[in-house]
Amino acid sequence: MPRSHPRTKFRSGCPLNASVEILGDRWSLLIIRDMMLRGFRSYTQFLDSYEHIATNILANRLKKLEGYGIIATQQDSLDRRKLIYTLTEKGMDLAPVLTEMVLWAAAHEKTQNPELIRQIKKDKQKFLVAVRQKYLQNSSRSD
Amino acid sequence: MPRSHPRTKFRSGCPLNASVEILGDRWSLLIIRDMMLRGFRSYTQFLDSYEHIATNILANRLKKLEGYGIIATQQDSLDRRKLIYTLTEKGMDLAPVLTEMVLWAAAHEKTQNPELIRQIKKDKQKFLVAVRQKYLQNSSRSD
DNA sequence: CAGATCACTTGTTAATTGCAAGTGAAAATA
DNA sequence: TATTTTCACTTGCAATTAACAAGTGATCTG
Repeated sequence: MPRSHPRTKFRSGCPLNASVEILGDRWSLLIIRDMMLRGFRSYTQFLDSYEHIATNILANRLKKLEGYGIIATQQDSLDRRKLIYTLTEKGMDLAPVLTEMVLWAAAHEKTQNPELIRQIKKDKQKFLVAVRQKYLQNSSRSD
Repeated sequence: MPRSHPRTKFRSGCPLNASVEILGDRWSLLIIRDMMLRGFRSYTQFLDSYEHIATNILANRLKKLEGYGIIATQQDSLDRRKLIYTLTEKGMDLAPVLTEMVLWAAAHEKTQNPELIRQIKKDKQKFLVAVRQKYLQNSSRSD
């Protein structure tokens, strides 16, 4: 059952402002990264991520992201305690945003994961297609 | 005189996380938008922007952005009360990030400024080049 | 010289974040 | 079957951050 959409009106009609209001915090994009690039699909996986999000913040962000239609939630058919979080099409469409943010930070800050950077720089469009394909593959598995 | 760089270590080495830690709030990218796309260069201009940032938050964000080398500050030669804020090369390199965020929101949320969207969609690379050129022109003016 | 403008600060209150601990349902284990 | 563990959270609380209103000092304008 989908949770309610937190659609209070945006501060302005500017599309950048909409993105900022939806994604502009210190956690949302990292959750999306973990889903998109690392294949994470469960609450406990998100908790174990690099940056150590607090449990209440995670729960809050998952609700927000679902409210905005960026992720979807379903029950695990084999384990009824588990919820499976997946990216919607709207969520997958954030791939270019994440990619540009990765490139910017890699160019201007000391960061890790040079292999990822190399791959993106080599052929950005190919990278984006590959990310999408890989995600669709993993989404259709049943582990 | 440049202000101190707020370089506490990032939560992780992930380049996306670096971007999120630097830009992941509800105001920083809007200030950058106003500089990059609307040619804003002063404190009072930022205050008059669409989303109505509070004065203390604005001062804080300007310091942060300068600390990260995204903007630079100089005195107005004609009016010694005035400070002129400009984007550095690092700041201008955020153009692709802003652009993708604009495209995403325009595709998935109700937003305004269809002319901007049209222009970006028509030729993204051309748009990015034009933004940079226009900014450099405006930066060299003396009004 | 009076008043306006500029880039801020300084309170104060409200909201958000982060941490630790706890909860109930379901599954795994003994 | 009883106990323990796992899962996805919730609750309580302290600390940080944001938002609002008002004020400040330097500078400029009339």
